[in-house]
Amino acid sequence: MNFTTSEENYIKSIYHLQQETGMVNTNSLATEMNTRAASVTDMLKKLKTKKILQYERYKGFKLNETGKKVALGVVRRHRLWEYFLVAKLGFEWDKVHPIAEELEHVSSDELIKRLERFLGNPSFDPHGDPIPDSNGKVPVIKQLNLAALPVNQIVTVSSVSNQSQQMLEMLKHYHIGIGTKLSVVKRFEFDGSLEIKVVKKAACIISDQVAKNVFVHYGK
Amino acid sequence: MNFTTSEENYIKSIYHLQQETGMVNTNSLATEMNTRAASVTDMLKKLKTKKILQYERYKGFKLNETGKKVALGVVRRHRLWEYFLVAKLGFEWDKVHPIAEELEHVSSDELIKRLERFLGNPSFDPHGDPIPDSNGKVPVIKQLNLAALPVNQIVTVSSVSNQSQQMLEMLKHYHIGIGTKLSVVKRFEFDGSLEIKVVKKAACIISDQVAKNVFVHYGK
DNA sequence: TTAAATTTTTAGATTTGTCTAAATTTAATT
DNA sequence: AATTAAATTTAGACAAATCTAAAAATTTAA
Repeated sequence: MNFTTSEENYIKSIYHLQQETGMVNTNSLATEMNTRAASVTDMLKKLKTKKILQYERYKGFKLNETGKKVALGVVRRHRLWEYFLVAKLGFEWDKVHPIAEELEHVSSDELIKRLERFLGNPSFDPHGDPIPDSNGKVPVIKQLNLAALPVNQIVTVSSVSNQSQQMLEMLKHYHIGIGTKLSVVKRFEFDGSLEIKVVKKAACIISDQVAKNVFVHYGK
Repeated sequence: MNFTTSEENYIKSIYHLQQETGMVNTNSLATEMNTRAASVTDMLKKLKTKKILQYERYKGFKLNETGKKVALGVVRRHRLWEYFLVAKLGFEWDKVHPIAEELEHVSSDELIKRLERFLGNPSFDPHGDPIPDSNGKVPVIKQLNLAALPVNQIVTVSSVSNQSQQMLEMLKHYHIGIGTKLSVVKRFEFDGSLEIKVVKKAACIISDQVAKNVFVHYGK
């Protein structure tokens, strides 16, 4: 089955939303895609006739297995191109998204197969998001302890253990919470403290004790 | 000014046709683009209002200077991507055209600037066609048409007009590609066909039609 | 130099994707 | 439970790009 660029964009957005919430509703998709609820409804009908969507009027919707495969194909292309743009063309990691949004719709399977090999079969894109393989298998995201994280890798905070109120307050003060993206800028070996850069926020320094209680993973 | 994918395709085709004939007419463009004359007329009106086309009803048309600049931008992107596909991804030179047709419409200037540098600023694509620079300047080399080449002179194939996939496959079968050294052994005057000797390969016979699409130069 | 053939344009329809405004359904609140 | 609010869908319109069929302009040729 073939899909238009517009269809692919809807499919991809539905996929991302249903990863978080299970079921997706019209308004959140409209917001996500910067379009109108009426346009979403129109497209939902179309995707339902194409049999890639579970959808009942007024009840919400989600991709079926076929739909997820299609979404993963788009995500795969997007992330491979992002990797290419950063690793081969020297783009900054925060500049590549809009270009990959265009490249992801170029439809040759052979192209993507060869691109992947050319890049050395990477598993994660420059944002740390996993790159699905050609069968739609997504690399498992391993949790790492922040205290053991290599420097300059952007990761997402996935859990915080040993939850003392004071530590949580401190983390909050530094804008670190579940879902926060950050990287270790520098490790001070003499006491294990870390200089942390939270994405879009100021840098800060946290102690080894604190770092040991923060778990992170690559990807969203 | 921005152009849709469809507009870019028309502009590119008009450019190629007017390179040969000066003025372009509706039917030949319709044939070239595998569409209908009525559709061409519709687009011509649109391109005229965008002020990139000299066009008078029933009188033929051609791109003005602005239009040529736009066309050269599309050609530049197409040929850089073709070079990428062959040089970096290992595609065969006769397989890259349809993929480059899609990639050429990705619109980031920064992308093309970086791609060009990554490829080492090539001057010719895998078909031997010149790659315009970012100012629209096209490299030139002295070329002869194989159909007009004197016999027994060893020359190098410099470009092949990529009219049809079948012709490219035929040339590949005879080991004729960009950079191939060959000579004309005999010209059959009654139909213009040529006996060709490819250096270190077997001799073969090609038709006048094919020969007209092959260009060569002396030296190197 | 008319008539026929060809080329080109117009008129009107279709598809895709979008929108606004109004109607409908569901959810929330008094 | 009734009313209000919010979410969703329908109805109808529009722009882009295409098409067919018919009309108009141009070219060719009898």
